[in-house]
Amino acid sequence: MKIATWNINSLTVRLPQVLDWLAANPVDVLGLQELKLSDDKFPLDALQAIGYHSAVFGQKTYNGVALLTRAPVTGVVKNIPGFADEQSRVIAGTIASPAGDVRVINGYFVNGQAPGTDKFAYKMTWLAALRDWLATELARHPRLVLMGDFNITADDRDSWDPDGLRETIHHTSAEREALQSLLALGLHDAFRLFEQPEKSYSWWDYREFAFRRNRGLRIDYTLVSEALRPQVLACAIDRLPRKNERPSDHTPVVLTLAD
DNA sequence: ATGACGGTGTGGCACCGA
Repeated sequence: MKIATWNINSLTVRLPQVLDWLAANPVDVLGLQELKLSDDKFPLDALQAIGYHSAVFGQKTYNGVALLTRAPVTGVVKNIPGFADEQSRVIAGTIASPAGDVRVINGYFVNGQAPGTDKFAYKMTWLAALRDWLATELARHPRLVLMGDFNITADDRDSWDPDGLRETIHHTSAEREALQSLLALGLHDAFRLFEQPEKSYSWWDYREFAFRRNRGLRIDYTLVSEALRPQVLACAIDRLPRKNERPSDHTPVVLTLAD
């Protein structure tokens, strides 16, 4: 079973690239973030035509998330229950699998702009609410994947300039501690379960030839629960779509689970 | 370097992202 995450930074612009990528990478589940379109604009038909069901939580202009699945998804939840949020950032669902159903939570985590801002405070509140809900989700669904654009570097290896960017956004101790508190619930960063090339990133700024110079951040993750960990066969970042014309600034991360 | 690039919505720019 293959489960992937990709922040596509406007599905309107990137739909052809998503269709191409799925043709070359026929994953079972693809979590998308930053759709930047409302539900009524979502290309259900084009995705159905290539064999994917869609569970969509859209929003005009900003945010918006979706789960594309080969098999129908059940138990869909949008955003964090009990946490009032104007922004469409989370969609969760259960996917049937021969080895047992998998609960997938797909999130577009808050950016947070800069420490000390209202947006940063919202990021920290959002992360705390996610952690509390995640605890109940894990109790209900031991076989769980939390994935998406986390907008946090887990540690210095995940940044092209950890010293120059120390305590700036995506690099603060507060964000890293919040991510650790998610992991402390019994999740593992699937990417780090394996030897990986140094300077592996999932996002590069559009400016200053950042991709060409590999000045990036690893901020897109697939976290797996304890129960799923023995089934993890691989986790890889696919840099190829970043070379497309009009690319997203993020690339897909693909998690492979034993069937 | 309050920069750069790119998307959206609006409108000839502002806002946001990371």
